[in-house]
Amino acid sequence: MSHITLDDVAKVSGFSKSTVSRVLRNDPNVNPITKEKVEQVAQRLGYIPNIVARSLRSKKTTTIGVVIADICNPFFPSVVRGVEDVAREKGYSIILCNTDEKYEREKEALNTLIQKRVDGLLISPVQKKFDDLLELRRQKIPFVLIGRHFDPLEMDHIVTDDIRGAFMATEYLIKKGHKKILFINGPLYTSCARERMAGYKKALVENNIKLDTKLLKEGALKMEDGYRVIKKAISSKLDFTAVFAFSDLVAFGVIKALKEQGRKMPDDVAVVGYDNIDFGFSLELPLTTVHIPKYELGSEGMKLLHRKINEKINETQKIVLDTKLIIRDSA
Amino acid sequence: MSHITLDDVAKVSGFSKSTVSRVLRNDPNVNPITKEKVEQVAQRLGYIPNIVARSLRSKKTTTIGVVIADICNPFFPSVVRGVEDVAREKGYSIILCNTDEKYEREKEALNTLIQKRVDGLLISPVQKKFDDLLELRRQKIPFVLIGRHFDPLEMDHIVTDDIRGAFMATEYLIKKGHKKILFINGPLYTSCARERMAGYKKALVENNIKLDTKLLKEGALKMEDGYRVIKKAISSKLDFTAVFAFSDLVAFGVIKALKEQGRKMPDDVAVVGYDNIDFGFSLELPLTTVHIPKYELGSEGMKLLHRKINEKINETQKIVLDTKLIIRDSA
DNA sequence: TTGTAGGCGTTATCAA
DNA sequence: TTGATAACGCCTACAA
Repeated sequence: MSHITLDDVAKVSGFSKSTVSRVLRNDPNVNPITKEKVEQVAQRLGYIPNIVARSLRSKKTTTIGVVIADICNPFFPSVVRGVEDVAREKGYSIILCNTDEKYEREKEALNTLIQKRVDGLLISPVQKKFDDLLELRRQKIPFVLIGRHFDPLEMDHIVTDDIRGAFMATEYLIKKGHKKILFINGPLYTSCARERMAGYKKALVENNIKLDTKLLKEGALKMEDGYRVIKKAISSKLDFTAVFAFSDLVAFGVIKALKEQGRKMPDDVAVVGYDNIDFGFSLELPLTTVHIPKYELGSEGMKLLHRKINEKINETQKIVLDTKLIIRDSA
Repeated sequence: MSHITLDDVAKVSGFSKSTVSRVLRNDPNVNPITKEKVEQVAQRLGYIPNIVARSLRSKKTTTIGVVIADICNPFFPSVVRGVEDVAREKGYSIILCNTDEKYEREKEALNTLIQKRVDGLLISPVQKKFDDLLELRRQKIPFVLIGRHFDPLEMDHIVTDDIRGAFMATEYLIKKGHKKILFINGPLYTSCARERMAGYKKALVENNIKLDTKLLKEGALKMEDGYRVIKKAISSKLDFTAVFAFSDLVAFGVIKALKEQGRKMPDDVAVVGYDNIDFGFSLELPLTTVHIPKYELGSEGMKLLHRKINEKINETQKIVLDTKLIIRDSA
C-alpha cells in the first residue's frame, strides 16, 4: 500500500504532475536541475510507479504471454528460459500458461491474456483447432508461434528443420543396415509430426526402401505412449529392428519396454529419440537423438516478437533453425 | 484493438455503465432479463473486458509473481506447475522470473513485480540478503517463501523437512557400513543447506561417528560443482567411501567424476543425491536419493498465498512437507 | 433493480 | 522547459 502517487511527488516537489511524469520516464525534455530535485523527492517519499495505471493510459503492459503445453515436459524449460532472458533484457515480464495440449485450455489462456492486454504472445499451439489464433490476429495482437506452425495460414513462427532432422535420423539408421524402422510419431495434427513423417519417408525413398504402413504409429507424446506402443508391437509380433521415436521422452518409454522384453540395444533394436533433452547423455543407455536448439527457439522467438511489437512489419516472418544428429549409444 | 468498451455496451443496450458492469461481473443484483439483454449486446459487439482498467480501479490484478532460481534446474518445473495449476483454478495468472541465485536479480524482479501490482508472490529466495523481502513486508504485499526460509524472520513459508531428509540419507549410508561420508553441501547461506548439515551431523552423532571437517564441502549447486569437488578430493587423496550430494544434479557430476577415475559405484563409493528429479531412475546408475514433493511445494504454497491474500491472517504460517528416502542402485 | 458521479494513477495533448 | 486538462476503461458509493 504505497499510497504515494505521482501527484504526491508533484505537490511536495512543487512541480506539476506532467513534469514529474517526465522525470520518472526519463523524458529528455526536462531541466537537469528539475530532474534532480524531483528524483530526490520521489526517492525520499518512497514513490513506486503504478504500472497498471501507466498501462491503462499508454496501452502498453510490458508483459507478454507464453503459452506452452507443459513446463514439466523437459523440452520446454529451456525454451521458456530463452524467452525470459530476452524479455527481461527488453523490459518485458512473461505470464506463463500450460495447456496440456488441450485446445480449450489454450483458448482460455489466450482469452485471459487478451483481457490482461499483453503486448504480445509466444505460443506453442495445440493445433487441434486454430480459431483462437485467428481471433488473436483479428485483434491485431502480435504473436509468434514456437515449434509448430500452420501450413496454409500465414502466421509468424519460429520452428526447427524437422524434415531434415527426421531425415538424418532415419538415414543414419538405414546406413547402419536397418530396413524395418518403426516410427513412433507424434499426433499428426502437429506440424512437427507431419514434417518428421515427411523426413522419414524421404529417407526411405532415397534409399529404395518400401514404406511399410504397419511400421507407422502416431499420437505419441509421453513416455507411457512409447512404452505402450512397443508392448503392443511386440505382442502382435510386429517385425522391426529399429525405432525412431517422436521425442526423447517417448524413446525412454520405448527403451523401458524393450528392456523388459529382454531385447538388447542397440544390437537387437536400435533406438533414436528427438529433442536432445538434458541427461539423455547420462542414461543407462546414452541416447542417440536429434538436437533441437531449444533455448534459441525461445530467445529468437522473443526477439522476433519484440520486432513485431515495435516495428510495423507486415510480411509474415518465418524462422527455421537447424537440427543436428547426436550419435551416442542407443543406435 | 477491440475498441468496444463497457461504455459502448451500455449505450447500445440502453442501460447504464454500472448495470453493464454488474452483469459482466455476475453481480447477483441484476434483473435476469436485463442480464440476458446486456450479455447479448456484449456478445454481439465482441466486447472484451479490459482487466488493466479493472485492476486500476479495484486494486487487484489477479496476477501473482513467481520468483525462482532457474526454470532449467530440474527441481523447478514441477514446483512452477503446481503453482500454476492452483493459480489458474483460483483465477490468477503467474509472472515467472529467474534469478540465477543472484540477489540483484531477485531485487529487480521483486521491484518490477511490485510496480506491476501483483496480488502476491511466491519466492524461492536467494538468501544472500533479504532487504528486498523486508521491503515487500513493509508494503504489505502478501508473499510465501518456497523451499527456503529465514530462521529469525517471521515470514510465511513452505519447505520440506531437510533435517530429516539429510538424516535419513546419512544414516542409510552409515547402516551400510560407511564411516567416511563426503558431504557436498549447497551454499550455507541457504536454509536448506544449513538444515541438511544439521541432519548429517545428527546422524553422525547418533551413530558415534566423529565429524571430520575435511569431509565437509559447501557451495555446490550445479553438476559442475559436484564434478569439480570430486576431482579435487581425489587429487588431494581425500579418504572417503560415500558421497552425500546436495542435489541430484550435483550427484550427477559426482558420478561422472568418479567414473572417470575408475571408481565403481556403489562398491568403491556409494552416492546419494537429493530432490528425486525426473529420470534419476533411468540413469546409467539409478540414483538413490531423497524425494522432495516438488509439485506440492508449488500447489500448497499457492494455496497458502491465496489464503494470505483473501483472508486477513496475521500469524505467520509455516508448512513443512515430508521428505522420503528413495533407495535405488547408487548406494 | 438501476442510474449518476467521481475517481483509480498515469500519460497525451496542447498551450504557455 | 513546464503546466493544465483531459482522457484511459472500469468499479464503487451513493442515490433514485
